[in-house]
Amino acid sequence: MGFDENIEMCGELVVHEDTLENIRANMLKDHIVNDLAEFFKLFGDATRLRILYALSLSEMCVCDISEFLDMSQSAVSHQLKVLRQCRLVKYRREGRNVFYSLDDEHIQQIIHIGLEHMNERQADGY
Amino acid sequence: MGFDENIEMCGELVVHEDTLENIRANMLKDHIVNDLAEFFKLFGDATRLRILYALSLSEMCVCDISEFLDMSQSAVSHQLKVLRQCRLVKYRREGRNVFYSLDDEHIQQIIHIGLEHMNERQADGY
DNA sequence: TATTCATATGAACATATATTCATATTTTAA
DNA sequence: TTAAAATATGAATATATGTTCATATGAATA
Repeated sequence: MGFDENIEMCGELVVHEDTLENIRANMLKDHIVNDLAEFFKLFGDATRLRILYALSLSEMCVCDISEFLDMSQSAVSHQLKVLRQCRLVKYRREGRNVFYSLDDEHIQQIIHIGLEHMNERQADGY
Repeated sequence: MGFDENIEMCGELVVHEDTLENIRANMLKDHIVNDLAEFFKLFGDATRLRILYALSLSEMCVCDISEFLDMSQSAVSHQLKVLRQCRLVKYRREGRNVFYSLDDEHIQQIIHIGLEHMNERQADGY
């Protein structure tokens, strides 16, 4: 393993070749990391996070969400489109309304752990 | 509750006032949503996600990370700074090297659930 | 069928953000 | 104390992204 490979780094030899070997062997594949980053990116915007949290409380039509967030219907629809495409939310049509809800349990779980993390870091009343 | 308030929406009346009441009552406070979005934003970039995942396998010095990612030391340092500031990683100095590691369990948990979600959505070999 | 309501979407714009480049800081070795 | 190595950081740039505006689509009602 890495025997006699003088890998260049910082102009010199790698600091911890054994660590690198281990990590290279156990690292996620590129396309998985990329997909996962795209997935998490969706949680990284306050508007979308509000939508997701609200949907964890109840399904809502676009109209309701737009009213709740006090944002334009267009802005909301654009965000819902992204959330839909990445399977964070699902929807059903009922007459003129389209009702959105969370796609599965994972979404709430992730938000919950995030809140937990912040709780433990800062005694800030979360 | 909402008695006789003709709230305007879509040019007309709100579709589901009761739903909105419920959600408004149970919604996270603005500053929490904002902090949480900032937190999740850090998972939403492939470079940072690679760093976080690698650190879940082993602590690493900047040099190692830079070599592993095949990225400039500067780019890595900039990302580590952000991860540090938001308490996703901690670090210790050892001579000339600075070793980074995950701050706590939540980070791995979140990544794990994310992977799980993707696994269940797509039979794609994650 | 014509109109209205709810939602979706393309283009444009303004802002946010990741990386690079140059350089500063800190620690060790000479 | 000088030089070199590892890391950090400010400014600049290029790209990504969220919202707006105008408009399209699809369903219900007159």
